[in-house]
Amino acid sequence: MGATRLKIHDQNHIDISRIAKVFAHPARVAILKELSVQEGCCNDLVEVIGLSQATISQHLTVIGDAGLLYGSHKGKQRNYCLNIERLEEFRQSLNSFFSKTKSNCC
Amino acid sequence: MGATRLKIHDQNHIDISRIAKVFAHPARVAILKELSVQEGCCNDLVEVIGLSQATISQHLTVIGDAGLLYGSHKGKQRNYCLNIERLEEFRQSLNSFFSKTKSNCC
DNA sequence: TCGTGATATTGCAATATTACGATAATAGTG
DNA sequence: CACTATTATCGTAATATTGCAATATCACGA
Repeated sequence: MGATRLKIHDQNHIDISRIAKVFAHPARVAILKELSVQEGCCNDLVEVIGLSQATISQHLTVIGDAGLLYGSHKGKQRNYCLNIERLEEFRQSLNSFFSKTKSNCC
Repeated sequence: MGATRLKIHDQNHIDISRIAKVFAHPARVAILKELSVQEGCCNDLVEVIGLSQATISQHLTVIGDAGLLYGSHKGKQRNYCLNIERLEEFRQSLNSFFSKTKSNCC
């Protein structure tokens, strides 16, 4: 085998793990942090983070697929900006998980 | 290459990603949830979650390495229990990241 | 529409993760 | 000490992730 057997898991647990995966790589954390300071384009992030354009673009896709990005075209480049509402949803989902886990504990 | 190039990343970003990784698999989320309801042994989790004993043990190691477990021997089995203080630390680290990210955003 | 700069995608290689069977180690019981 | 039940580890296979070079696509300006 090797792949995660999603069918056996609770949907809620899958949801939490999907959210967590977005933050489970330092480059993606760095991208989120950077975009929170200032919206920016792919090349900005390439310079700041030090990975190739292709790799940064891939990470942006992961973050974007999670619904955390707005993109707009500005001149020849595409500007990325955080979707704060979505980020807040993520924070609340995780907090809710932490709270329940904490409160029920032995 | 293929492996994460840790050397280029901020320690703080690496820390966040390490925390997130613990929650980045539904089986580990399920284990944490289950242990929050009731402390239990490996075989309990095998039954509840539906993965093999070896796999559950592996996930327990990941969770344990992150400092989230206490273990004690009770009869022939080993009882696992959540380290709530550590879990709270994780919650706070993530919340701090979310807060900073949110407050700085464009 | 053609060219240019920026971003996305493709293809590939390296590494990591997930899962399980088999087996070893461990702790309590008789 | 042997026996048993439980858990950890090893070996291995399958899948996923990460990263980059090369290339394709896209959006704008001339």
